Amino acid sequence: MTAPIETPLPPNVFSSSCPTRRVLDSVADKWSLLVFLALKDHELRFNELRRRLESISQKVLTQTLRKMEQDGFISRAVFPTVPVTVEYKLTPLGLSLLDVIENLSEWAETHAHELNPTRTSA
Amino acid sequence: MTAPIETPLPPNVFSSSCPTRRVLDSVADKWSLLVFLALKDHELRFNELRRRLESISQKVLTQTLRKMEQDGFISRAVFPTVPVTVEYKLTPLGLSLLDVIENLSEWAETHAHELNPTRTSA
DNA sequence: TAGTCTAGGTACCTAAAAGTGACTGCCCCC
DNA sequence: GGGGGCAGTCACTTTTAGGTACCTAGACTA
Repeated sequence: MTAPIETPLPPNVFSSSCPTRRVLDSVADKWSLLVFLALKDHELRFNELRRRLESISQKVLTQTLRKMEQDGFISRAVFPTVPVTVEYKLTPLGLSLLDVIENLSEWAETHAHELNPTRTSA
Repeated sequence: MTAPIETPLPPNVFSSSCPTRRVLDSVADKWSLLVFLALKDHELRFNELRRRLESISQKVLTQTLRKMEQDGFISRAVFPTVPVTVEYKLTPLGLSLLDVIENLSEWAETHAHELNPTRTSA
């Protein structure tokens, strides 16, 4: 046990303004990932999203969409139709992030059998 | 506004046992990412980790390490030395996940300027 | 002999996230 | 003329993560 090699961590990884931190926070809440996947191929209206996400509440869906909009991952378009129509779709930035997410998904599927299933029992 | 294309979401993405979900949950808490980075190049003992993560409390570090160990991302080795020595290091699975994480980090750094900075004020 | 190091465990507290249920105003359809 | 879909808002409660502080126990050390 010699003196450990104390390679310094990049100091900014501790900060909430670290981009990686920010992106993880954006994606890793309970619903954002689902919204990304739901909007993958086409835009959807609020209640369409709600139906596809099944058990999400209106409030939380609204919050999630607002946050993703602020982050620049989705865009919100209001059409002055009969009852107003609001369409959500992924922005180029969102689509680009989706690529990375799908990378991670792929990794997760590939290694699913190596992930310890006992975690659910903890 | 024609009938929306209701491509079904993979039903398992809703479940907490969905691998992607699991991996995100593992990585996206406040400290796991830091532990991954700290263990990137070499193993570390408990208190070494604690010092490198600066502001983490013992309890939370213990929790984080236990979780990561259960997930199979790190291994824990106890040496019967003077005061007992416990070394943590990334497993091959953890190293492989670290690759994916660094992918995401790279994306985050590249697009940092596109991430809306107003989020912090929200 | 008091203090420090090792690696944690435990009880309690707080703040934020998430969920619940009711409500709005507008319009269409039956 | 009432019920339902549209896109939310508001007030409230529950759940969870994270943090604080204090505890163990053995060995070293000043």
